[in-house]
Amino acid sequence: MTAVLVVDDDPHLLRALRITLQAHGYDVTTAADGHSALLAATQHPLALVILDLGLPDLDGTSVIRELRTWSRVPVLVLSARHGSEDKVEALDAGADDYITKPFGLDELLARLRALLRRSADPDQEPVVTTDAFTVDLEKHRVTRDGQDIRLTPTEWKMLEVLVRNPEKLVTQQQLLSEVWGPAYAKETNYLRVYMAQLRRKLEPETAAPRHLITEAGIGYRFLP
Amino acid sequence: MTAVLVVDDDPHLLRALRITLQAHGYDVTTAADGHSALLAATQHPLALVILDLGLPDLDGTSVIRELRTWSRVPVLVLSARHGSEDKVEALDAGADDYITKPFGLDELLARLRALLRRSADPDQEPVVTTDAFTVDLEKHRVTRDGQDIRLTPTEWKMLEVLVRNPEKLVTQQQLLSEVWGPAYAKETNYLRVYMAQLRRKLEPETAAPRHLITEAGIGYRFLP
DNA sequence: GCTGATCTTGACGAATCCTTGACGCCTGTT
DNA sequence: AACAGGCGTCAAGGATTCGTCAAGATCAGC
Repeated sequence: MTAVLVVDDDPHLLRALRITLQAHGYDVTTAADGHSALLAATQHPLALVILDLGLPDLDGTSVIRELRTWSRVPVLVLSARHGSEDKVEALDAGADDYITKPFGLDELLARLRALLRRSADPDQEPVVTTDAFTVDLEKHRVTRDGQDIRLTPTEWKMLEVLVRNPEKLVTQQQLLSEVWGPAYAKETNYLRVYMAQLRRKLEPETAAPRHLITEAGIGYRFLP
Repeated sequence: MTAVLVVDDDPHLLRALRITLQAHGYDVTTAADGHSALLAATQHPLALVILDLGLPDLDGTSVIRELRTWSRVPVLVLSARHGSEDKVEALDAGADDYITKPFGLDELLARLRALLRRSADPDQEPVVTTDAFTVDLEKHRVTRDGQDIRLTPTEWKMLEVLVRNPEKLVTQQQLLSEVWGPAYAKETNYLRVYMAQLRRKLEPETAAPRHLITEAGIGYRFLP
């Protein structure tokens, strides 16, 4: 369960947030002032902190700064103050987001999801996986059975265009123009040669490809 | 240098943002519509994308969704629309932050800093080890069999760029521009000479390197 | 101004990659 | 049944890129 700490000195708002967040499946703890917030943050691991800036005991940005000395937990700031100095100060103190009251609950929840999404699994890369091979577009890498597959520059470019358009049909002209340049729109030979090359390197059964599909007369298609 | 892509169809705003961001030390590229934005994002690695939702060709959230199929780059959305449905839709499509026009430049810059701070690789180990040698990025030191290896300044810079991007392909242009400067993008001779130098000093079998890998026609890659 | 280290430059085989054309298969058409 | 067009396959050559070396240019420290 995702643990969220809500810090606010307004009991009504605190209660409303608690109920809403719990209804959306979050595990909520609350605090009404800066000191107990910092204390609560040390008690058990948190996935996120929602922090009101107007606390009775401590300046809100001090809380963030204190927290940041030992934690990287995402902090979403609530504040009644619209001034941009306040926002800049809080964000530079270490906050990750800042919304002003009054705010929509659906917006709060969406921002919360965005923060959690980013902090979740930092080394989860955008890799496209099939049952036969995986393509890591960021690292520029193709693996199959855990082993690196070596692709030539042209092979890679072609695979890249297809993988960036999953399930979509990529026309021959589109492929030729993106890989070889707009002037090569009629060299469909290239496509046949390189598609065969890719299939030989990537498809378990070269003769019956399941991921690099030919659409006769039109183009090709990548299926994850 | 931090690379930022700004996408907006308003030339004035585009220009203003470009100037402001450049004045704050960012490396700015721009795009005026969704297709060229997606294309630009494939060209060279980006640290952040600032995206206007009101584009002439594509729906803004479609751009985010498309981008998210292969990239985790932080996206900050600009929009003239204050409605919370728009915000929720964009954030759930994969955006990381959302601010409405008109906005203060200092707030934009603060949110940008917050996003970059969070996406900065936190667990970049200062010491990278392979079975043949060890690189200490903090102490600026390379050891092999317990002994210090002397590297010239250029050798070190090149090794550093590669080691900071483990397993990732670093293009020739990227290497040349980070080590010698952007003007040297065609002096691929340098790369060959210095890569040979590094391999001679670091690889047990210079002829069959296992950590400093060549990707013919594209660049090089460091494998731990 | 000298010396040693470092960087640049050019040249050369070796390795890799791209292009090209030929051939056979399959499919749908005449 | 014959045919034509599109596709997959293969291999040879030609073109590009890579690794290597060494000589000259440049720089830093003394």
